[in-house]
Amino acid sequence: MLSEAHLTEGMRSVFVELLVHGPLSRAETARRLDLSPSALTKLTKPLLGTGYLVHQPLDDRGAMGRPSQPLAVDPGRGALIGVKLTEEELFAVRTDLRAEIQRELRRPLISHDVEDVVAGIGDAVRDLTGSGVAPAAVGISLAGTASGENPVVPNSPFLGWRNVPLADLVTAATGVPAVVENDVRALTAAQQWFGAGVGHSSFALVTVGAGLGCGLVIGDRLVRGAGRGTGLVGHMSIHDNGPLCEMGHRGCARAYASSAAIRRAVAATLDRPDLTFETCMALAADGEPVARRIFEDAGSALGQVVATVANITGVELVVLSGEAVTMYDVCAGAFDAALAAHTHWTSTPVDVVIKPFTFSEWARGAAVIALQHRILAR
Amino acid sequence: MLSEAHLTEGMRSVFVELLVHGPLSRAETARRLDLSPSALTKLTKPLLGTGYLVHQPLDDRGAMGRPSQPLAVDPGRGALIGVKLTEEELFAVRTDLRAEIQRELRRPLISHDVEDVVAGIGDAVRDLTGSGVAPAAVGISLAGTASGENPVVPNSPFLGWRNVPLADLVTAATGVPAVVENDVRALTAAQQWFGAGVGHSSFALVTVGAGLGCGLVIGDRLVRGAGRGTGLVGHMSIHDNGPLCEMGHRGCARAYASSAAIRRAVAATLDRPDLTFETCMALAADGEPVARRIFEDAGSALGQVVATVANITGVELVVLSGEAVTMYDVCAGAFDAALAAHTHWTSTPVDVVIKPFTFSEWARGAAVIALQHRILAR
DNA sequence: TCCCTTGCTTGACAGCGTCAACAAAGGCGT
DNA sequence: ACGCCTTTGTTGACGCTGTCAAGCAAGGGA
Repeated sequence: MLSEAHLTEGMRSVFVELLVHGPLSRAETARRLDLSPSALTKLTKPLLGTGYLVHQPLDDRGAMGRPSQPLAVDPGRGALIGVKLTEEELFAVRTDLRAEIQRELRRPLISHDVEDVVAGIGDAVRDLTGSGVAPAAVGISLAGTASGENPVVPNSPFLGWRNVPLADLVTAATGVPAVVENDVRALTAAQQWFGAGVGHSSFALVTVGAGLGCGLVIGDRLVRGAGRGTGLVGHMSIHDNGPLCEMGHRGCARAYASSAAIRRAVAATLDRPDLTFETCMALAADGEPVARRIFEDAGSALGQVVATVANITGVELVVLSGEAVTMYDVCAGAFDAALAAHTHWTSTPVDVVIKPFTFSEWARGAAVIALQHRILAR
Repeated sequence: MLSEAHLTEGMRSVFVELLVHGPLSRAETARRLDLSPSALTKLTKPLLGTGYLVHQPLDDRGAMGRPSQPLAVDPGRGALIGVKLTEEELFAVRTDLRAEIQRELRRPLISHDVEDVVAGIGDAVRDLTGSGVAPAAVGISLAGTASGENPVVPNSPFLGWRNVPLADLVTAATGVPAVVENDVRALTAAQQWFGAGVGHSSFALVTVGAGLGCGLVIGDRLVRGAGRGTGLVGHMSIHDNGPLCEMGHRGCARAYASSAAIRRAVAATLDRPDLTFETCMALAADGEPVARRIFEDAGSALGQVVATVANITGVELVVLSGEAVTMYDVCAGAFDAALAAHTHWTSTPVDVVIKPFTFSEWARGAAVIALQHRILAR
């Protein structure tokens, strides 16, 4: 997909604009991209020919002049596969061109051996493809220092990998171009093109879950950093005398706001080691004072993290997501207070959007990375 | 300057490459910009014709093949003016095209009335120009929310301004295109093109002085944010039980590391209200224990700020500058320790460069903003 | 009915880059 | 000294990608 049709720079920009900003008339697209109307006619013609673009019903918007003819990307014209690797499992989704999930699967990892993981990914790609159209690309996301610009995974602590050329191995095993990317960055890319980031040239994504993460889009570009990781907010120090995290930091963000830390704290204080994160949250929602305080501390820590990110980067929007975002419901007050208190006084308040999260979002993010790679890589 | 010669996109990139990366042969420039050698011949011809580029002596580098013919920007072919506004004074410099300062002046502001300030800037421009060649642009930098993309200063607390179209007023008064920009960002731009940032696609500049500031370059672009300011690290919280800043924040970075806070702390503790920042530093250098501890606390705070910026943005380099950078000499240990302690454990250490600073650097930064605006504005 | 507004298309043309061929200018080996 | 090799720089033919100007298409409103 998108391979046979030699995409020029201009066609690329038109395709992306229509993919991300939905059906638009030629005239409107021309205005947005600062092109002449005639350029649009010429650029869209081959894309309509190959079927990547389709006409929409005439937009009879009661305005003056000739009705416009909206164009849209045909999302079914191609498919992507996204894979998220965790320590124990592999999650994979097959999506259309707008990253809507069509099928998904979830399997344990047999081992952490590179060959086994590559074989597992190959099987998943095959099973998700079935007799359907071959996917245009495979995106693989994992925690760690991977970057879509580099086929090699430099370092993955949870898999015990160093300098594994995972993208090339998967490409060889499946015959489909593959990319690897850090998982939070992949999620950020999904928000950028198909989520809350649409229409914002700069925003941050902050995730709460087993750890804290942060992805950045600045000036319409996903920030990847150069070797050093980006968005490493997990161990940001919050208080001098707080709980310890696994690395021995006292009062760092992760020790307050990760789901594991919250669960541990509630379970230990109430002396009920069997509590899950969800039951802890239910307790807090019911007004149990210990749970309530612990969640409020977590909310405060999260608010400070968000404010610090916004102060430094100047983003206009922060998207809050991750497995444990639901905690916002029981600590909104503390979060908002900390956010306001730590937002720089000369600055306007930053917009915060809470984004519900299911685990397949991780794999969907990987699919978006595959899509961006396929379209934007020169 | 650069106005008569209609600069095309390609010529612009060649000009900037040669301006920033010094004399380069056509072949080398072509390789760096990913252009063909023939393109370079064609792009440089008009620039050599107008005198903006000049040939350098043949580079007889004992290698094989025809000796290369280095090209360089003639820095004297144009001039820029940079103005830094403070609450009481106006500093202005005249520079060449490589932002080397040729003349400078320093005058009190008569008042904070917009007309008086504009007239003062106009006089400075006239006096710095003299009978020489007219400057290509005027850059004006000040603390506050100004941005080079906007001729209007939205808000300047120290001048009591709101929505003052300063750039347009100065353009009208002088007949020279003018730009306004936040002062830290201007300094960052100067480092990007002519300082420690050369060769780095991403870096941060952290300033220490009356306050703390931070400028960012990510992906070769100066980060300007969208309405909300960037690099607002001054009130980042460091300790729960620290000194108070003027805004009433307990233990924020500014309360530890601004030159005023350090001076106040040393003077109060030693009960010597007449001490200047410089004498405080001399005391610390001599081993006076109170001064020493206060400077070490400042160094720790600064290290934590730098680490936090590096963790979030992933920059490979942090440039440390500002009126009070010299403090590094007496708190290097504490700074380095805090930097290491707060750098995320999965990350490689960030490079830190200490950049000596004189007050005219502020105005020089403004000149670079003028230069960038003149060259890059479409 | 005519005109006005807006959207879309077409063909002529201009700008900017590559490609291929070649000239220039030195080092190196025989 | 001579040719050969390597690298740099130049030139002209060509192709691609956009704009411009002109015109057609398709409605609404007086």
